[in-house]
Amino acid sequence: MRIGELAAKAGVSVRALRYYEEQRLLASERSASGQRLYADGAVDRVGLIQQLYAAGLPSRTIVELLPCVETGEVTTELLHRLAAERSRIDAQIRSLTSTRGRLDDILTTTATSWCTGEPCPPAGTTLAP
Amino acid sequence: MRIGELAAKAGVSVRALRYYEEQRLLASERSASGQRLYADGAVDRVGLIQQLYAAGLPSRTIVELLPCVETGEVTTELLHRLAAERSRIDAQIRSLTSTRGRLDDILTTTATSWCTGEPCPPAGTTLAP
DNA sequence: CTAAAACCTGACGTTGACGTCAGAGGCAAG
DNA sequence: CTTGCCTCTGACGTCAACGTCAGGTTTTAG
Repeated sequence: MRIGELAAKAGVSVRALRYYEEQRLLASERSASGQRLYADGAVDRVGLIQQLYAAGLPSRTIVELLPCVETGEVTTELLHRLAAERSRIDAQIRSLTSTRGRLDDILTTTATSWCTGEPCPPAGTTLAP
Repeated sequence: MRIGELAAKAGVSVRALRYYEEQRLLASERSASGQRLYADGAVDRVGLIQQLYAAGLPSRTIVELLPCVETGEVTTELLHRLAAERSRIDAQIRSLTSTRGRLDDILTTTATSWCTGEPCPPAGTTLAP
């Protein structure tokens, strides 16, 4: 498949795919005329890249971890990198959970009053705690 | 307290505090000579700002949500904003949890072998899946 | 065959949360 | 009083992950 099709299937921009190649996250064959050609597996790989980006990992880290995440093959230093990133992600999950709880507090304390028989206030209303 | 002390207590840079003021996230009194003066509560407020930044909210969103997060007072549109951000954070937690699981898979499959009596391989070793 | 659509490289633009530097003024200690 | 640290404003620098544009080639549809 060519780059446009991969972009559509993976849900990213063409520019992003070229950028991934530049960062050595994603390789491509080339046709005789120089156009990029991808195998079907590239869709999953792009998905994985997106997932790692979403976890806050920069390209540099992803390019180091990608081969072992895909193949399971790993060196001992890489294991430490993996463990470090894992704990980073874990901390971020705890932080986000805490933040979500804080928002939930506000949402529930204001929302419960409407569920206890009071009418839903009109738009633009200011509500006290 | 002056800006340097607040920065130290809150664990952020002086530049960050001035930036927060520029973004109207953090107000300050001024001394006769123009120096910023903060109350003790500013430490917590900065912590809250940091937490919201860590959750991926941009300044524009934080400045809208901050008053209601602090006071609990809220308008109906703001409630929708809060709910939207909550679901965004929730989705991010799920994504991170999935990513963490993926890293865990690699870590456990390689680490368990060491716990089953095999010697720990030397640094620089490449391990098969 | 031709026009539209897709692709190429190269290069500059964008955004957010600050870092950093310049030049000038303020404040407590000796 | 002056030395050394803190603070001020203003302005430019940074970094990552792309967006966007220019100018040219390739592929596809009719």
